[in-house]
Amino acid sequence: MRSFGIGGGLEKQRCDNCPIRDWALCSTLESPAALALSTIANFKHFPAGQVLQCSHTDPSWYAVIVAGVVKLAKTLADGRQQIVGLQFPADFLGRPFAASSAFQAEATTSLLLCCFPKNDFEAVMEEHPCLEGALLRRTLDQLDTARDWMFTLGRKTAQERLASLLFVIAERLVPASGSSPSDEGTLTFDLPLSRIDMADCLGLTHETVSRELHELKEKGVIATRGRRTFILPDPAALEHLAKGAEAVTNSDSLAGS
Amino acid sequence: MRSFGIGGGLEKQRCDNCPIRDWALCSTLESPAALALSTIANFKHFPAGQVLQCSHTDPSWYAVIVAGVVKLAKTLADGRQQIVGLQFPADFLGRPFAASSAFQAEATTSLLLCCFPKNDFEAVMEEHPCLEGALLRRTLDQLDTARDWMFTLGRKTAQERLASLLFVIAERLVPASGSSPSDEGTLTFDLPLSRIDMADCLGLTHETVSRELHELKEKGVIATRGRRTFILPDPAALEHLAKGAEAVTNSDSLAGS
DNA sequence: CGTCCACTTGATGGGCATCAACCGAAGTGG
DNA sequence: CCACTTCGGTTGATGCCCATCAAGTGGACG
Repeated sequence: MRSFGIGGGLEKQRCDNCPIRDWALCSTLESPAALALSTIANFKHFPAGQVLQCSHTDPSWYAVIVAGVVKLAKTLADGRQQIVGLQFPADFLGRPFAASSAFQAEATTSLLLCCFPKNDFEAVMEEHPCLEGALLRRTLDQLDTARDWMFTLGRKTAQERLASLLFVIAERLVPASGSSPSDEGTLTFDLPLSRIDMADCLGLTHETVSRELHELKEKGVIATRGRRTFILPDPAALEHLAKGAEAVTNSDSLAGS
Repeated sequence: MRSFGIGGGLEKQRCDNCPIRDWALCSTLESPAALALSTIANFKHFPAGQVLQCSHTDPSWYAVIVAGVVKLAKTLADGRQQIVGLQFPADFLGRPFAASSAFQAEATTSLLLCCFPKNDFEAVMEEHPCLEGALLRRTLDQLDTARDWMFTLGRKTAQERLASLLFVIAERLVPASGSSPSDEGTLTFDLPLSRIDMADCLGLTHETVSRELHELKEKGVIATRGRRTFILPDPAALEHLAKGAEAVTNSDSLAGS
């Protein structure tokens, strides 16, 4: 599906089949701009763990995520690391108007990107100002997301942070993959992060992540199958925990099973 | 200076005198767009502590800060609060493309804003797409700032956080007010925040802020005159502390003065 | 001069980091 | 097929950083 050749018509057809065409940047553009983008787009695959860009060597392209998850992280010389953003399918990758990004982007799962050569993309942007408008809307959303996360990092307990992370990821991942919403509100999804990644998202250690996951399981708000598959029997309860409500009163101390 | 009347020519003149005209949004616009903005602009004053907008009642205008500092904060029902952004002179205020902002904006000092009625501003934005481009650039910068701060909240110690905050504020405030850079690199500025505000920026308590400020004074990287005036004898040393370098070796234990 | 408020300083404890051991799954090589 | 290693993850023991509770200080202001 990604070796379709180079003809304009085929590009167009590729967009028609695109799984994210209704949510991505291009979906909100006027059609001439969308068409211009489609002619410069090409798909790229990356394996999990691949570094996409880093502070000093920027790639020569922008991209929209078609499938997979990307983490944006900042690392200090002494090894401290913080993940400052998670990018999901339909999200935009790249930092316009800057020679280089201050953060490192890395694939946390295997990845399919719809890439646009940097120069070509900027040419389209000059030609079609509506592209800047579309980017502005997405950037404002990202800013809101980042600021919400700042609250999580600054003021929530370890358990609330875990609940917040799981809830946010479930929200982004479940509608995309049609993961059986059959069971009366139960959500199931594959977490695109290792325990260490989770810790780096949350400003915690991986040991604490492990312990608090255990706690959440005993409270019954999450369950797991294997190391990556998470089941939320009652997403509302998880959200409640995430928003900072210590409401559990009695089911709290039946831990000794 | 703010009671100049309503004539178009006077508006223009007002812009000529504007102290931030070389840094604000309008400075990067093509001249017809800048002119269109100038005709809908009007100044407003606010006292320190005034709430400008909150989650459910948005103001009917956007604004550029002419003088003063604004904090953006998120508060939980149980009282936990986190400041998620500080806006300085020349920064833009408001959340385009959303019915309401998720955060509360409050003046931390007395404030002078250059306001644009919401509908008028959006009309100018449709007429002049370069305005969206200018907003995009600023929003991307804000996003970088927010993500840098996420690292501070997630991974730095209390002292490093304090150093980071003071350094960031000094960077923004010192070039604006021409505060004597006479003394060989020494920087002086008035902190636009109370101790509680500082704590809410940093995810700490005000007691910890107080103690760590004391520590920084003993280390000699800061000095204070009164409660709001801060002196940085060696900004580079402060930056060093902020970036996470525990380099102080001997001058650490001469506390008993 | 008394009250208030922002701030400071002190005493204590808890939440999470740190250090360490262990476990199980996935290679790797004989 | 089975030792051996590696790596992500879990569990346990201990300690420290910072929150919490509490009291004290000093400037502003009526």
